[in-house]
Amino acid sequence: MPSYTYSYPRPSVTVDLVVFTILDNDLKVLLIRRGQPPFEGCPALPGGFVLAGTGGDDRGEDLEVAARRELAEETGLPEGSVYLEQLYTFGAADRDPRGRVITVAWYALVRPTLAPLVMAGGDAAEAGWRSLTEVDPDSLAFDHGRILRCALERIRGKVDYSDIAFELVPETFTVTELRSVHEVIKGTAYDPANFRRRFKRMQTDGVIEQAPGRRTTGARRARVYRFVGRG
Amino acid sequence: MPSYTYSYPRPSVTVDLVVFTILDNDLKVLLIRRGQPPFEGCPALPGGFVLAGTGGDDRGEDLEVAARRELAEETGLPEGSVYLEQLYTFGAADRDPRGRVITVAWYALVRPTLAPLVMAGGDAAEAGWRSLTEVDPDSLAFDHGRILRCALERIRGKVDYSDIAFELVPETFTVTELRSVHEVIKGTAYDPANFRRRFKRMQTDGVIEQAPGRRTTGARRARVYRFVGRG
DNA sequence: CCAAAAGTGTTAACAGTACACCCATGG
DNA sequence: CCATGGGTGTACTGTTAACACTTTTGG
Repeated sequence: MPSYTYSYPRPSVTVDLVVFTILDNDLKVLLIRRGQPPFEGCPALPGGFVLAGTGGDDRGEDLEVAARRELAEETGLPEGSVYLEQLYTFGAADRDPRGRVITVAWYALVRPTLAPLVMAGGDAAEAGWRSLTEVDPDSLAFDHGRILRCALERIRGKVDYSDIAFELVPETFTVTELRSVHEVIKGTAYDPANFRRRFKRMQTDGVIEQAPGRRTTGARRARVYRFVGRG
Repeated sequence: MPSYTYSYPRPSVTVDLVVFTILDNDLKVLLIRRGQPPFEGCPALPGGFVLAGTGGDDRGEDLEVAARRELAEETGLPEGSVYLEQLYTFGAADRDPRGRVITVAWYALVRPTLAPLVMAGGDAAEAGWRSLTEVDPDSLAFDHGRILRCALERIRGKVDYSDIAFELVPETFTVTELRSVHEVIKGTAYDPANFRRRFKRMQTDGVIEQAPGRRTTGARRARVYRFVGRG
């Protein structure tokens, strides 16, 4: 067993992931079930240690690389197919009973088309995609409940002024599908007519473009669109 | 010299501070001058190591406590008199030539009434309050230029929809003083009449209340106000 | 046919913008 | 008295919100 010695104490650093998707008009988060103590058997956020490198030339991995590695390990989804953003760093001295652990939390958004490909890890009752209407944040291990609440706050705030909603629809989508994403995240109903107008503005601004074909989500076949981005 | 041994390598964790104030209608940032290599003599952001604790019962200090401690050490200002918020965590593997160091960056806002009390550390040419019009971010040590840019982006974005501008005026202030803060941060001029209307709305919403007395900033004595907060 | 979603139109309220204008005061 | 900032009014514009309405299609 190798060992690493320093002249000052150092904390462990981990990354934790709040992975969201939308299935059945419902916001879901990816949870695992802890196999070891502490909090054995508890639901928790996926995460792991940041590789720090053995010293000298080996510096380990960038923080974002660590987050992407964990994301790939936990979801099995291909690199680059998932939106990832840093959330906040949690560093209360007593947040982990095992010792001093500082965690850099990230949130990720998985398209509903990819979500079913995520293999549920072990116990399906507590691991895998869990509806946020059922999950009690306070039942999560460590301070993961707080992290989850922080992530919810973030996406609820950002959905209005950023493009994150486009990360939670298929590559092509209808106006109603995009509206549904906004409604699920914000928890409020939007006027279809007014939402359509906002949508049209994005289209004239070149943020969205019409895609070939139509799709039947409700009663009538709707036009489908594609997100092309800003700038 | 004590030593601390772990079975896996661990990074050092630091906190870095981007401390802003406004003096002479100019946004300023607090810089220090590095006394040791690497980047000896370079301007840099104030910061320091997070105390991790020796293990067992001693877990060290909370991350936010570390940031507040550094803030107090670098500014000499009393606890609680300065606004502090976590910014972002920077963890590129090669960001520090000495080894693996992950830094949690914070930004702080110091009222102009307190700013002169901050003792300039050593060389006044590069340490102390430095105007952002003069500072070249790329001249800073480590990745501090990137951190500074990130902090600027944050406050420019937040000043519109949050209450951070009130942290950069004296306890009581005139409409023009508050407008000036917005102008300095955003780098654009605001119409005094229109700003006043926004201001009045805040007053009727109870966010602001009139304070006793008047003050002469320009030609005419202006009413002074106090921020009382929301909710 | 009918329920339900797709899609259009209309209106009032409101906040942002631009700009003209009077008031008070220190120099 | 006059330059300067304090302070008010107004007209225009674009966005949001509420809601009535027509069109299409699956069952």
